[in-house]
Amino acid sequence: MRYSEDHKAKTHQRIIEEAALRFRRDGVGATGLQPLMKALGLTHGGFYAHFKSKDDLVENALRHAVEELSRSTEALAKDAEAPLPRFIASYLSSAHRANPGSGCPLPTMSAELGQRGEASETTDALVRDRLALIENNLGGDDAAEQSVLLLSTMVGALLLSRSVKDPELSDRLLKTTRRLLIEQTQGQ
Amino acid sequence: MRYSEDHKAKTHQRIIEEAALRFRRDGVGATGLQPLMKALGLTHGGFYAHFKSKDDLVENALRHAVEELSRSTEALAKDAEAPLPRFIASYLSSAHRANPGSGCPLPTMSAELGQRGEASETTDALVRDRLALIENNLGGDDAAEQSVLLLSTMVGALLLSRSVKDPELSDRLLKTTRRLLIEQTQGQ
DNA sequence: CTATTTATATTTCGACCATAATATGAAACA
DNA sequence: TGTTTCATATTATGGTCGAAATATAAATAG
Repeated sequence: MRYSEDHKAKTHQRIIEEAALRFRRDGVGATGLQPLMKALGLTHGGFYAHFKSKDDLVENALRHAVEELSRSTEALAKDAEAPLPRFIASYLSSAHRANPGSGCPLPTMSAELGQRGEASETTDALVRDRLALIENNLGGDDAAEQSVLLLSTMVGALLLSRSVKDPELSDRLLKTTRRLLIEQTQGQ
Repeated sequence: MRYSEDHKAKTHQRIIEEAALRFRRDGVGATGLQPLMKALGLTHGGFYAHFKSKDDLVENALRHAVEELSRSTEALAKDAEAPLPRFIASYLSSAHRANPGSGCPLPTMSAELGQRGEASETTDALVRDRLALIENNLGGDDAAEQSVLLLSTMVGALLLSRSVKDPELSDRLLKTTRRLLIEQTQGQ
């Protein structure tokens, strides 16, 4: 059967987007292809017309998430008054904590990808991209070093705040880190 | 020949220790019970004589890892000259990066445990324990806040350094963070 | 008796494939 | 020219496969 010209491309993209959401929210291993396709109103059989394997999808979904994230922050970096504090506030926001599926892949996926041994270059690209973003908006001659510190802190704080059970502890992790980091980078 | 009195208890403990290793190294979901038991020279059927479910084992293994970690660092906190820099150096060492199976569960397991919805109190206990350890060895009236920042940074840096593919980038993440944090806490 | 093994039940996973379905472009027809 | 039919290329269906997962229960060895 022949469908509209871009039908397959659209389906392809829908799979990627749903996967990018689920991989970040639930984890790669915990995301089955069958439920994934079903969620899109499709059956599992057609999956391999779009991707040659699950790993192939993982790579595509991760890349999609990275591009999505890059776009959303580059606007912020150009327009905002104090880009860095705004970036920090956004990264360490309750909204970001509550919505891993649409957020940064690093706290949710990087451990698993590393363990799987399928650590692709895409993770490296994301890390480098985030480091560059921070460094470019950071003053001082030690900007490169400070950016490493800053990124590590943000990723760690978000990860921990999502992992603990007690909401009070979670808030403490998130908000304390946010406040201290923003104070550190005031005006930048 | 009867089984020795504590035979079952010893097997029980061996399962926990092997699980604590594998859960941290490979992830909880990626660790099958069958391979786990086989690695101990046992068959998988007997597993349920020791634990009522895999989740039960996860809880036990995590608790074991936490206690193990607590013991190894409380010695350091008492004896060492400058406990905090030593703790940081150890946490952000190449050895710790290379051996997730015997290290801190937070960078390897916390994301997955959070995603599984089985975030037990044990994760909270570990976080609180690490925070207390740092805070007790940290001067200043903002020790509580600084400890949150410090722990987040260490967890994030170790996670990222394990997740990237490029060894040079990995080293940069690990060593830069280590140096800066140690400088910050010199003499404490 | 107790601890473990062996055997089995039940799902679910990724992966593959033959087949069905159908929109589009071309051809045939009025 | 305008309409209808047909052939083709493309996409999704749904079943199935082997492997591996968690979990039980019966049999066996210590």
